[in-house]
Amino acid sequence: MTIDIKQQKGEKRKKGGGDPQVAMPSPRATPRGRPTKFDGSADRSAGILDAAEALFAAHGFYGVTVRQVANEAGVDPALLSYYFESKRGLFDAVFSRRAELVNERRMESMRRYEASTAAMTVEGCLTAFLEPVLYLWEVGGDKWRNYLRLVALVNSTPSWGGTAMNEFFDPVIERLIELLKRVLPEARDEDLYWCYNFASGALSLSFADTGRIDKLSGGLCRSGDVAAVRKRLSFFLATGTSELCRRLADGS
Amino acid sequence: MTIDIKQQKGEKRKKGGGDPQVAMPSPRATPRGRPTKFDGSADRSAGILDAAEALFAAHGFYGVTVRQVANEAGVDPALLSYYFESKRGLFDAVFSRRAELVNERRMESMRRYEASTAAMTVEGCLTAFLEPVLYLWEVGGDKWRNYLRLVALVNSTPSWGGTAMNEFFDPVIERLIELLKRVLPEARDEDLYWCYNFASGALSLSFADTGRIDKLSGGLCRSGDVAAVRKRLSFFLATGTSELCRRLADGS
DNA sequence: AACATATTTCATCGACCGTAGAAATAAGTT
DNA sequence: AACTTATTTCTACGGTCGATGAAATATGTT
Repeated sequence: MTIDIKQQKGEKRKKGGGDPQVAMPSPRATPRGRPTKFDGSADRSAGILDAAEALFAAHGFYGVTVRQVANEAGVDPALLSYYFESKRGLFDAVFSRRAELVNERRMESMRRYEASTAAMTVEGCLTAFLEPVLYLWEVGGDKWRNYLRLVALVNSTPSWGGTAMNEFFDPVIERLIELLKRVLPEARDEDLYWCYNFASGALSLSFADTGRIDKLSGGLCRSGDVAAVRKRLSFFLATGTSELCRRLADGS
Repeated sequence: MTIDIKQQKGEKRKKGGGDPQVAMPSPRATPRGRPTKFDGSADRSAGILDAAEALFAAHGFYGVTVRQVANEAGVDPALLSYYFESKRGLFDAVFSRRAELVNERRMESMRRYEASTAAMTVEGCLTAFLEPVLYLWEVGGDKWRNYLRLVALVNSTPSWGGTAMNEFFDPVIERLIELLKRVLPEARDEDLYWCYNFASGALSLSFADTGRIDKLSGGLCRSGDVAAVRKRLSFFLATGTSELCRRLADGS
């Protein structure tokens, strides 16, 4: 869950036999070693995570090399191993870094909605569930755009997307289902799960930001248009969910 | 569009200097050269496409190596270059192989629906659009499952998913939008495009078959359950679409 | 029979992959 | 001042990648 890397790794340096070399007067182009305290490079690992986030979101895990990430972050490739052990460790760190915040915001949003409203609605529940991520999508800047795109990509990846997504995000989804059950007491569980699945797909494709709708609509719609999605998605999903659950309420 | 590979490639064989070697009496383990007419290996390229389809659908373009594909298909890796020029060429061939049939079926389905019904409905249009792929998903066997999963993956891939998807599938989608416009004459174009986008995401995640809903629902729902999707998806999307378009019909 | 052609395996190329080890360098500690 | 530790670049390794060229072999053509 949490990133517990950054343990020391320099237990070498024994065997320091003399081996005198000629003095090289020219200073190194890029000096190695521990950085000076106030050179502005506060936290390199965050920069690595940002670069990896953007690249993984755009090309997927296998479509990115550690050298690309290092290059984008402006560090040596070996530094990624130092901080994150392996490429997979880097990916996991990227994925989990912002997950907790997303979950907290969503939980808090649903808690507040539940507490503040006497008569909850399906659309209200879905809005409470969606608004936090739409907000981060809108005002979170490029980093949050990249992260949400990455989550969308993982969400629709068969092989190893499943475990990571379930591990991190299932509790929040269960909370949503719980709310929906109270608004739609006659709804069957399986219908709610299916409706959530449809909703998840619609949201994922929104975050994916593929640019497809731009071409399809001849420029009328823009792929990353948060306001357009916000105006439509909750309502769209809410009517679909409530009508479907009502219709299928009594047996097959 | 069509696959026009398979042009001859063997214009070598000059410079046949003697270089006499000792006769090797043992027959080759796997003999090379042109296959005998009736040895059952009718069309190797189809087998390669099948193997590539399954692997690309499961792991994406970069997550698959040509050696894996060759191994799965039981052929030498060099044969992939022979038939498809490059790895990218192989992928394009996989993607386009079944696209035309899908488009024909969908077009025919919508044409028939339009001709047979006096009063079209939103759900009817969506069913006409969705049923052909749901049918292929259901009875098409593993190959079609793999192909639809691949399309779903490409559909939600930002970088180079866009062009391929638009090129192949936009005409059918425009046809659907055209039908929907007749059923919902008051609907604004942008709302219809957004609704399609949501629908596309929901359908993609269904095809992706990630197994997420299985775990989330505790086994109540199964990810590749065509009947469950068929029973719900059209209705879900239809109510969402019609209600949303009605609500937003008069300006922002 | 001689020749051209299509299909396949084999051998291998140069490039790049992820990663590890060692050296370098500054900060912290005693 | 001496020693330890954290962070960084450098070098390079063994492996794998996609792709190519040549040889092998059966078919088709003349």
